[in-house]
Amino acid sequence: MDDSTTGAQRLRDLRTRLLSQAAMQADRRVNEELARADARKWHYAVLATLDEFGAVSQAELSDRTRIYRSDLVAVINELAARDQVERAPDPADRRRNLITLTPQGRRQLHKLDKLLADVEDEVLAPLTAAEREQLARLLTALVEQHGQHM
Amino acid sequence: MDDSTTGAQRLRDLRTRLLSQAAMQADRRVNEELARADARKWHYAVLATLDEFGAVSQAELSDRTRIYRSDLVAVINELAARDQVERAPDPADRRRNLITLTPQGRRQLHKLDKLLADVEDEVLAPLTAAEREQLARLLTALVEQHGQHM
DNA sequence: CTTATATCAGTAGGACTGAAATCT
DNA sequence: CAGATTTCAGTCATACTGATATAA
Repeated sequence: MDDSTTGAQRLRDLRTRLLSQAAMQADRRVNEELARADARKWHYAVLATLDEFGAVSQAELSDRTRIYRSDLVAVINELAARDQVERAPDPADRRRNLITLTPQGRRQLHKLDKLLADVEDEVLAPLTAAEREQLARLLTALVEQHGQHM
Repeated sequence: MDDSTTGAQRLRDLRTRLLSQAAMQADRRVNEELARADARKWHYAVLATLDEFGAVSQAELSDRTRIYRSDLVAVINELAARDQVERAPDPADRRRNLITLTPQGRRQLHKLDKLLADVEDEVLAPLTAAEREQLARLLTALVEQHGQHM
């Protein structure tokens, strides 16, 4: 009885779908631009984390970037192949690899910083500065709900 | 010089990343619950669209749900195998298949409606009602930017 | 002949699981 | 011995790109 009036738009009104669609569109643009710089999202995540925390193990990188440890292996391989990071055994604990940022990695990071700022600006174009702040606030509340410790 | 103070948190402050992470967490919960009802996201999208627009071709379904036409084939196969939709050639245009909702499909749709409302409530738990409205508003603005015509 | 529709084959990145080897 | 770290093998759903057969 109420379905024909209130239920008609359930698909486009589904908030979880709205979230997914917005994220997918943003990701698509981000990935396109990163590809032009020979990079992927995970590359940036690793480079930025190394710049912030210095040389760390892959396990810690995994925790901070939320990349699965098994998938991190390939990402580090790719970054090492591009001379953007170095992978060396940790003398203090020989189970670990210490990953360090190279000068070339830092240059790439700065390049990607700029690139991503531009994409973000393009993606958030429909929103005012205040709305962007608000969006970040709301999304942070959602993300932190799930025991994130980034 | 300013990097150590302002640049340190670029990863977690990246809005496009916030968006992705929030969406991924929400999707994970949604998919978990849908799996328990022997369904996937695309199943719901198709069922809800059929309920709203009646019998339509796969091409139109693709436009409305944003599922690629090539991927829609498998989705319709799955729904048909569950007797939730029927696929029949359109007598008016024999290139087309008309997809129609079965009574069983409508029952499943109502079940998923309820299920998704619960998940949405759980995912958005950290937000007040007003904040949820605000979030939906902001996300809609982002999604509509890309020439969506849902 | 051109266009639209449905279908199939295949690619790529990403999320996620499980297990093995090595070291603490 | 248990526990942590890295790595490998492999699964699964999804996004996306052709190509093909058929019908308008």
